[in-house]
This record gives sequence, C-alpha cells and structure tokens, in this order.
Amino acid sequence: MSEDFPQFYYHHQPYDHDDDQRRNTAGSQYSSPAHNNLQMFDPNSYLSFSDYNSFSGGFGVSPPSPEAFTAVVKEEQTPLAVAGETPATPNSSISSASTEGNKKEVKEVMEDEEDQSSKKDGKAKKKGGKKEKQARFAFMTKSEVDHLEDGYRWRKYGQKAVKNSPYPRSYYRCTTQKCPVKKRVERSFQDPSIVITTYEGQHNHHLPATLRGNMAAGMFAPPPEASSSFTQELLVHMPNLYGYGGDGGTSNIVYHQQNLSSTTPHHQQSKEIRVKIRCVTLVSRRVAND
DNA sequence: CGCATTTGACCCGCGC
DNA sequence: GCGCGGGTCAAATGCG
Repeated sequence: MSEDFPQFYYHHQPYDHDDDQRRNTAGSQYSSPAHNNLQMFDPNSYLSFSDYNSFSGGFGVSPPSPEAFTAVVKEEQTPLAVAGETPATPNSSISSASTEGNKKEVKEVMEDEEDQSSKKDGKAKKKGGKKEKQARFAFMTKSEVDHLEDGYRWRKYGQKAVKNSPYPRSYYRCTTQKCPVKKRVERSFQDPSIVITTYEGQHNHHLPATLRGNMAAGMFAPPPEASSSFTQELLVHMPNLYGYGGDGGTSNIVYHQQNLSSTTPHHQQSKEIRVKIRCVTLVSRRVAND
C-alpha cells in the first residue's frame, strides 16, 4: 500500500530536486513521465488504495503545476460507517503544522472498505479473526513531524519497515477505552517531508478534554489564530464531504489547487485556511449536486 | 509507579 | 506448500 500513496501525490512539488533524485533511486519502479502535471497520476497504481473508478471518473480537474493543493476522494461509506454514529468525531484527522507551522499542503482520501483494498485489510485480522471492516481515511501532510497532533491520544503499538521505503510505518491505537480507532503513520519515500496518515475506524468518544479543547475535531490543525472558525467550517462540511448521512451511492473525487506559497508567511496563514475551506465547500456542493 | 515506546516474535493472507 | 509482507502482540525498557 505504501506504494500507492506516493503515486497519488506524485509531483506535488515539481521543483523539488531532492525529490527527483529519490525517484531515480529508491522509487525507480514508480518513475513516470516527468511532467509537473497530476494528470500523470496513474490511477491504476492507486487502485489498491482507493476506488479506481472514483479517480477515473472525477479526475477532470488537473492543474498544470500545482504548488499546493488539496485532493479529496469521496467514496461510498462502508455499512459500518453509515450505520455508525454521525461524525461528531469523524474518522478524519488533523494535519498539524507542528510547532513551526510548516505544513504546506494536505491531501485527503476517503477509502472505501468495500473496494479491492479490503483484501489487504484482511491481513489485519488477528488470531480471533473477528476484525471487521473499518472505514479508513488517509491523508498526506507536509510536515516535519511524524506523529501529527490531532487532538486524540494515541499509543504506539508497532512499527514496521516499509517495503521500498527507508522510512518505517508506525501503528497507533487510540488510548481511549473501547475506542477501536487505529492509525498508521508513514513517511513518503519520494518526499520525506510528506507524512501519510491513515485512520481506521471511528472514534466512539469525544476528544480528550485535556488536549487543547476540541480544536482538533476537524481534519486539519489550523494555525492558532484561525483554529476555531476553521474547524467549525470543516465540521459543517464534513458530512457532505465524506458522505456521512448522504446517499452514499456516488463516487466522487474533487481536486483543487491553489498557488499557495510553500513558505506561507504567518500573516497569510488565515488566507490559506480560507482557501481550504473554500475547497471543502466546493466539494460539498459537488457532492450535493451528484 | 504508571504509562508510553521499542522491538523481536508471531499470526495471517496472498501470490507463486 | 512455502515464502513474503503487513499487521499485531507482548515483554522489556524508558520516562515523567
């Protein structure tokens, strides 16, 4: 699976020479036409991660040279997710800008457990073999820290080396009792500045009160000055965005880009947040229209 | 002392 | 059937 993620955001940073070098070495088998265009993205490689049809059907927007963008894939909700609670605590997460606010971009993917990727999930079955399908939600964040703060408390229970990647994958479980949520965190081998976080399951509890209130209930960790409104906006849009409460019958992908500075000045962060909110709004409308 | 992390062993599914 | 790789367990260790 780890092979799929880098493919997804391939060339997100077209001017990163270091990245090119890495592709020529460790990621040789993933080499693709060197155009700074996400159209070069190969959905086939992504298939195991998310529904291929979602991409082929919805990848109509293709920015020529993304400096920063957000991509969202919305797919059918799993029966489990639909039957579950409303996303008071959606299985989404935050890509924290860490202490320095160095987050540059966030990409999200909603993963449907009913697609082919569930095959791999089967491996997660433990001795009991009772593991059920869990909704999964993955996103990529440009961050220097591996474990992004998302408001929940996590306990690391494993770490494995990732094939074709020098970076290990870490496994975390929510420390809250009876909370089934897990997450995997790994770093892209193509761009080590990218952290790939995959959430599995939905929290059956609220955010721990000890952690900066509930500012992290959304998907991203906004800069402090914008945290409140930003999170609220996201929470408002999340249901449509990920099909919670929706018809769940449409596959969708929305791609969005903005020419955000990679070194966003502090005073422009709120602007960036607004851009993202707009993006989410756009997604919501689109889903609604479908 | 309690909790989190580390890490090697183990389990399981899949491909050959 | 076997090997590989992903995921999890659990004892040891670290840390506040």
